[in-house]
Amino acid sequence: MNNETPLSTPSLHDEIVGRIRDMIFAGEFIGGQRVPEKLLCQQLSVSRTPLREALKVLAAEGFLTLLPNRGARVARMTADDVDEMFPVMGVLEGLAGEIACNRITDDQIDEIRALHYQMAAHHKRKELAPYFKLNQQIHGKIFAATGNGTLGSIYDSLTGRIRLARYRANFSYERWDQAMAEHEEILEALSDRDGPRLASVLKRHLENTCETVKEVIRAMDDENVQAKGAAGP
Amino acid sequence: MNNETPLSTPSLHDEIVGRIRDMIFAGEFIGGQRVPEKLLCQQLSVSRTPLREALKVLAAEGFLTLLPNRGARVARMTADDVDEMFPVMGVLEGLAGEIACNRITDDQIDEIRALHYQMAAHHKRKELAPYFKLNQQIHGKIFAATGNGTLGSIYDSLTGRIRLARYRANFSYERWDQAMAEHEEILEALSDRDGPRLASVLKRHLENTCETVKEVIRAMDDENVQAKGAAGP
DNA sequence: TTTCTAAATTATGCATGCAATTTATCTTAA
DNA sequence: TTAAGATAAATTGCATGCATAATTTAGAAA
Repeated sequence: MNNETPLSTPSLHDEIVGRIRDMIFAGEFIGGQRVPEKLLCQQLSVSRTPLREALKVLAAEGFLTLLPNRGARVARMTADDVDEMFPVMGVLEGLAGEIACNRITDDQIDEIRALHYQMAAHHKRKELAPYFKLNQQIHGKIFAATGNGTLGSIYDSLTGRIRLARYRANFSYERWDQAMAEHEEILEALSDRDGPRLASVLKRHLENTCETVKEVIRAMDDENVQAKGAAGP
Repeated sequence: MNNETPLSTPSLHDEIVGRIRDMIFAGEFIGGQRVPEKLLCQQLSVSRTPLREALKVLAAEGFLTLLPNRGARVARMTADDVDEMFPVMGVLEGLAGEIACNRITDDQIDEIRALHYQMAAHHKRKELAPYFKLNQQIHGKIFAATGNGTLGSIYDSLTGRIRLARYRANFSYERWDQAMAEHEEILEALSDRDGPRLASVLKRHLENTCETVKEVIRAMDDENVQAKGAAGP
């Protein structure tokens, strides 16, 4: 009911960053809506100083937009933003695929395979949330296998922002099936350590994902327009 | 003598972020050295609250490392970090080159050409600092020509971190001449709107740059080892 | 009723103060 | 002389308070 966990000692603001990030991912704030500091202070039972430090960090990470003297708003992702992010994520995934195929160990492949089958099971049962989580983990493992932390963190930051929209998804089951089929290919290419093929599949998979995300965003926008009426700010 | 400029009204912490970033670029703090809050407060004549907010942002941007209860240190760039960043910047520059060639306007090419000739003049006179500045601007303009803000900001963040080392450079003049020659090619490819060629030149140019940066880092490390003695935690 | 204006309320930005942790200094024993 | 421990100083983390800017509300005029 109340979130008054003592927020274990080491570095409160870091903890707050994580918590607010999770709240954003969980969709507790509607995109573009103003988020008063006071409210968050109460919900997290902390004072304004560490909270404000956390807000600055989240803004630097791109999850919030800070307007001077006008508070924080959840960064709204537009279809245009996704169109911008897509080619960037494309080359990053391509690069990751190439490097991963050269460096990945058998154990790492086995780990990914295990995650893959778990994910396939969730797909079969149409359990969206755990599917997404596993999906995220698999892509994460591929980037981890590159041993390139810079590459991974940039990718994480981009997917993190994508997640703002993704969790609201109720996309078409065809697309989902398609995505699952692509993941079969990803696993194959990885097992064969076929870098070019992996890069190509990842790119195709990404296009699929991005289309889905854009549809979700459009759906959300329509919702908001309906909710607020046609008048703009 | 004193920096007590009133720091014009709108959002002090943002101003502070910029100032500290500049101070870091200017090499006012030696890599890895502890930076006490109090000192910065005095130098910028602000109180600790906005300063601390700025530190958090700079840490999120990767310029500082914040150790809990132990203050801020200037992020130290290792040769390994550069090795990680290089392939990422490579695919980003490649992507930027391709997109820019498809979208750049004649006016934008003319702007870049103008900057290029200015830069060439500074190269001829061996004026390093203005050369770097123009160099930075040219690459920035190429990314701007893509019209992809996401791509540009990721690139900026990476080059920003590279700059930590670059300004300390006293690299070989051969390398510099080589870099200048590559820039001639960049301008040509851009004028011809030859995407693949531009991507390739940019990549080659980047390899050159990264080698230079790594040498600078190694030189700095040797300096530090000499200064501190061989013992290190 | 609508619209413009002005006061009141609220929220944000920054400075200061206190508690807790770390770092430096000094003592004491091996 | 060095090493370990205890104490003192300094630094960081967080909470609170006040000033300023923004938003809401109330009121008056059209």
